[in-house]
Amino acid sequence: MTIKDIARLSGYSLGTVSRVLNNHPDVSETARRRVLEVVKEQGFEPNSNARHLKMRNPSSVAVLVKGSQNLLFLDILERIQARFELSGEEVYVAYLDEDEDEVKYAISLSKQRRPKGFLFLGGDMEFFKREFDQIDVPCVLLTNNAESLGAGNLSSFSTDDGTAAEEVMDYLYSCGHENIGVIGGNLSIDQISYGRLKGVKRSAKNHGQSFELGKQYEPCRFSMAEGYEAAKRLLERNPGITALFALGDVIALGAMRAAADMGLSIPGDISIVGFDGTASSEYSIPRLTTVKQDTEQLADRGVRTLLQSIHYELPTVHEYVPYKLIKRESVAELSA
Amino acid sequence: MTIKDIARLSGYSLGTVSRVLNNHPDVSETARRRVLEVVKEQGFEPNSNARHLKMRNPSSVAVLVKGSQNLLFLDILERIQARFELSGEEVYVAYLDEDEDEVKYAISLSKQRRPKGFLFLGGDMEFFKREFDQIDVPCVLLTNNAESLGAGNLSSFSTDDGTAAEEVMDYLYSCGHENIGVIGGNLSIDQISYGRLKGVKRSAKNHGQSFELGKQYEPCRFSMAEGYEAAKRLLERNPGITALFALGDVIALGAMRAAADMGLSIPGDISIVGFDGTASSEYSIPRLTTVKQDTEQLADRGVRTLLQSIHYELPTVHEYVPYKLIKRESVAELSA
DNA sequence: CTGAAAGCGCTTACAG
DNA sequence: CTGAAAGCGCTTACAG
Repeated sequence: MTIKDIARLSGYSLGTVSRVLNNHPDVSETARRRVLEVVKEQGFEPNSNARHLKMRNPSSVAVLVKGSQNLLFLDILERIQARFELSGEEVYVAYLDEDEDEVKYAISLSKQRRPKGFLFLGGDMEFFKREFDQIDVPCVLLTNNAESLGAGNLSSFSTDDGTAAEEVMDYLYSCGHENIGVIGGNLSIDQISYGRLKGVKRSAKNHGQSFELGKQYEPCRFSMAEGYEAAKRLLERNPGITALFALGDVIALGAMRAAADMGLSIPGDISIVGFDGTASSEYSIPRLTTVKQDTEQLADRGVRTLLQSIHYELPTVHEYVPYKLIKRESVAELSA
Repeated sequence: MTIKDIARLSGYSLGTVSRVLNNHPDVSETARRRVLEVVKEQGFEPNSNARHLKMRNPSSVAVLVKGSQNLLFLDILERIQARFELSGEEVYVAYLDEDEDEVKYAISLSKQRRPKGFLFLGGDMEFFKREFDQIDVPCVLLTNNAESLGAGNLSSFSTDDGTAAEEVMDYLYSCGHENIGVIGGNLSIDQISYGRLKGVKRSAKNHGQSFELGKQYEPCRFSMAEGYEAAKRLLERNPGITALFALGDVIALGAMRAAADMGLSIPGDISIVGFDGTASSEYSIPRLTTVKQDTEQLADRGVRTLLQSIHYELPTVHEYVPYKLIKRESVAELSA
């Protein structure tokens, strides 16, 4: 069943059928009705390969989600889709693996589907540095700051990770904690954890405290299992730690379990703080104190900016979206 | 940059370039080397639209994941991908919304890409009844039993939800609980919750206990937020409940929080059981007693069966995969 | 408003 | 082993 069959069945030509299918204005009402009728009764669906092969002009907007297991992104994505729908934009979303090269993927997609723009949900600056210059449509990166890249077609909205992490540490110090452990991420400058770690060190310095990577930091990937192991390793290596700052909620959840298994009560014996503000942090026992990233604003401003730069010539922007340290039940004040 | 440019640059013809790109055996080593060299230096990537437009013969296998937030599916998917990779099969995976029509999607994909087979991760039997007959390649459905559909090209592997639920209830009764509440899902016969609810009723009957939907059941979707609300509603309506069986782990996690907020200790004042056996159930505080679905077997047998029915003419199978009631910390024995 | 025709970038018999 | 040519199912100027 092709457009040709529809043409034959409806008594119109190939061209007319195509025009009806694409909502071109210059088709008679009679023709439109008749063609649609046949299309419906045959359950016809145009072949998108042929369509994209011909169409030189851009169609939809593409959203690239980095890490299909990342709950934070899934939250943001939901709202992004609603937003685009409101604007009547067609959206193509692809879920990439956590380590996949999103820029390479975008380049390839550019050739196949010619999207009007890209919205990156998370990204590795390493990849952007390497070949983002091969992409020429407007783009927006969410949750990472892309200012240093200096690309003319890439805006970004993110949380000020450094300041947020600093605030977490300030809070912990103000509660009387001094030996604070940090877990999660790694030391690579291109990774999201890098900025958070910088904030940690800044706060330590401001409080005249030392922060020694070797004694107080343990890297790990973003999962409960790895958070569990990392917390355990760090706590065993440095039993004097009274508070743990996990650079992600899932890591924090794993850490809470590790502490419990070591016979430590939370927050009685050890305080724990997360990062992200996902649903799990709200329902855990005890409720997790965490940095809530503003997913609504991230989504809204990301979508608005992308749409605007598709339609007008605009300078790129790189802005922080407000975050909020939500104090819940997993942190205790240390009595002096 | 098209295959034509590569032909010109390499000094070979269009056909030869295409054959190199598709690993056809009848190409001289010299030609292959030269073409690949040009392809590489130009960073050329063939246009997949044109490719799929031409190729009449099926290519990859398609995996349709129902609900991109469902952690159970994400677990299974990971292993499925590894399995297919081992067999050298190309996989195309699509994430659908929880309420999207996976069968419609498969039909459309059939026309565009002609996959050799489909692997459905979750599904709504309602949609299968409606138009699965339009799909003619081999298919496998995971986590739902499709036997009643009687399709000649659809096998299924699932957990015996009814028996598992029955075992949960038996266990709860054996611990001395009598007023047991159940939350999650809905009463639709096409939904996964239906079978579990049947097991619940069976167990009640076997124990000479009554199970009144109105008093002991509260429907809800599969999320922590809804689990929280449902648990609260049910517990308020029927304060005598001593154990809660949540038809999904995420629901159970929400329910645990609700109980805690009502001042109930777990399992001291109320016991809670989940279903699925996702990672979160292992790391929660207290650890959640739950039915672990065998994601490994589900994935392995699903992949194997699909591959076999692609290559040979085989009768369809509908089998249960063993589950396991994992007794952890969220259930207490009631002293008589 | 409608039709005939060219062409999008590939693959694959068919000759040689 | 290689090339010339047909054709996959569409869209879109170009005429009329």
